[in-house]
Amino acid sequence: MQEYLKQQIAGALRKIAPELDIPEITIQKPRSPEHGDAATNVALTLAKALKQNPRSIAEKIAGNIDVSTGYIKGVEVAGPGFINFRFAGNWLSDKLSGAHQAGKEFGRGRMLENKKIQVEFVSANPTGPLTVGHGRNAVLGDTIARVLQWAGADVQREYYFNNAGRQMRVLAESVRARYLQAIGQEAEFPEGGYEGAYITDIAEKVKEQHGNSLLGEEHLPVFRQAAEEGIFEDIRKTLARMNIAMDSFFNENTLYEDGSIDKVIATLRDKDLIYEEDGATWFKTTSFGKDKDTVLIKSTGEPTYRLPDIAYHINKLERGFDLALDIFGADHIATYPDVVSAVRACGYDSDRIDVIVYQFVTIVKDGKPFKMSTRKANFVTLDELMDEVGADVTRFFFLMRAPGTHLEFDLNEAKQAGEKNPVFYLQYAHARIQSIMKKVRDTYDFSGKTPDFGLLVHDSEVTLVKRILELPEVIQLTAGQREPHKLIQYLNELATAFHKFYHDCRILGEDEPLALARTELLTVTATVLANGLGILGISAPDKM
RNA sequence: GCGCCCGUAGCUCAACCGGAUAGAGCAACUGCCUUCUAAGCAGUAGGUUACAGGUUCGAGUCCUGUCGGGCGUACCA
Repeated sequence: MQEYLKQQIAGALRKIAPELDIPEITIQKPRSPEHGDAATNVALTLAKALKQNPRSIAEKIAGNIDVSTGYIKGVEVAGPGFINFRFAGNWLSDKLSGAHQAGKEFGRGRMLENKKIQVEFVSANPTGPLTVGHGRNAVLGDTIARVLQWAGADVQREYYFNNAGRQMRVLAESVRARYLQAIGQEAEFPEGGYEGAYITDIAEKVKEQHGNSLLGEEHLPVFRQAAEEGIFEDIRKTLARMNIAMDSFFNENTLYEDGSIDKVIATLRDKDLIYEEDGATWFKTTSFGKDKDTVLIKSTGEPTYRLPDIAYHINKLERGFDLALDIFGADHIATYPDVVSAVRACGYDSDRIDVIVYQFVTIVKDGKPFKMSTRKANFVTLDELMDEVGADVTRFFFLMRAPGTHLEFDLNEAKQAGEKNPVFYLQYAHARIQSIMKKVRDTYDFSGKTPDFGLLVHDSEVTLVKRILELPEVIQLTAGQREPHKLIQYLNELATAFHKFYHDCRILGEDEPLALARTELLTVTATVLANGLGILGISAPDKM
């Protein structure tokens, strides 16, 4: 429809001002329904070039729009020079039939067809259970992956982790200390060790398996491995509970084993971007506009996390992804430019890397900000949150707001917020429709009959139809901007349109043709709700 | 100090890369269930978009400065 309107306007412009280059014509959906179904501001943007007042340009364009095809019902000039279009009923019913026939596939797009996209998210090291702090990352990543799939992309979900490093050593030492305590030995708990109760649980398991046989310090790897396995098992369970399934787990260690870390250093050295100072190896980030150079290998010989990060992103590109998306918290924002510079310096197309930065969730407990620390066991886990409010509300909560805004989460109100969470508004609409469907099936026999959507002329019906038809566009928009809250907003509007319809129009008791048209209208509505909720990873219940 | 993000109704947040009268939910107030689920519908109230300038037909949105918050600015991840 947009294309059709653009052609019409371009045609009109050629008649009015043949010598003019046709500009980019933007069509937008007016905020207020009084302004029609679509509008353009071309007259305003052309006012200067044509040296005429926008209003009269608009009048001329409007006068040259062909309304005889039957898809456009009205063309008006309004305000300072907007041109508003109204769609005709037969256009709506044609499109609705299309949506009806598309069935469960309605809304799928081809924008990203044949694109291989990787979304990397969660990527928490296995040092403890996933907390509500990880929740926003996990849910955003998974939902963006889902919407990209709906836009036609071939998507892989990857979880990147590091099981070597200092963190893991401290973790192993913490487990060992608990183990020694459990078998009655004196053991000093390591400084800065992990204090959580889950450490003791892991130690208990090690004790069950190995008894008292792990006294010596040389057994530390056993504790490390037990911790990693136990914690990863929990993480996977938590993710599964949230409706998230990773396609692959990528161990940072791979990058050391296959030599890609060394290769990065060698390549950057060839480009004269590496130097040694104070026993450390530095990357000349100043030549990319930073005010300081960056250490890649510490004087201890241990690389900083930035180095494997670079190698990892090169690895992604070598695996052939058209796009590698990272989901990052605000704390990682500073490293991203370094990675991009290095990847580009190594001769790769860094445009294929993109990052989504979300702002931190501020946890509020008892009216005060609550600082979480995995080490100090000061945290609220996602499992605890889901115990309280369930997986649907948990997902919805993290998706409701734009990733770029700070999000405040009041734990004391979490449950209460759960009970009146707007997610129920959407789910209720779906359940309500299913309930009607059941009654309709008991009352009418529509088998083999085709609905005549032209019968849907009530205001509430027309509004609902228009909403339904927006789904494909909203999915494209959400996928393009990677902002799931736009889909939520749309589903809210759709649900509102449905509830209004429910209030104004009935099915039971109506003549069969109208009842049939309305029933099938609701079939499509339910499909849109289910598809939308599906993209959000939230259930669409038949009963509530 | 410097860099990035943010500041919109009492609260939590929208506003489709500059468009028309800045919108929802929660909280408050008023109506609507003998009829397909009242987890709903209809209505009232709530705003100098932190502040001050600038750019233009037009600014919550863009540029400059100020104030306030978050995160970076580590040979931590």
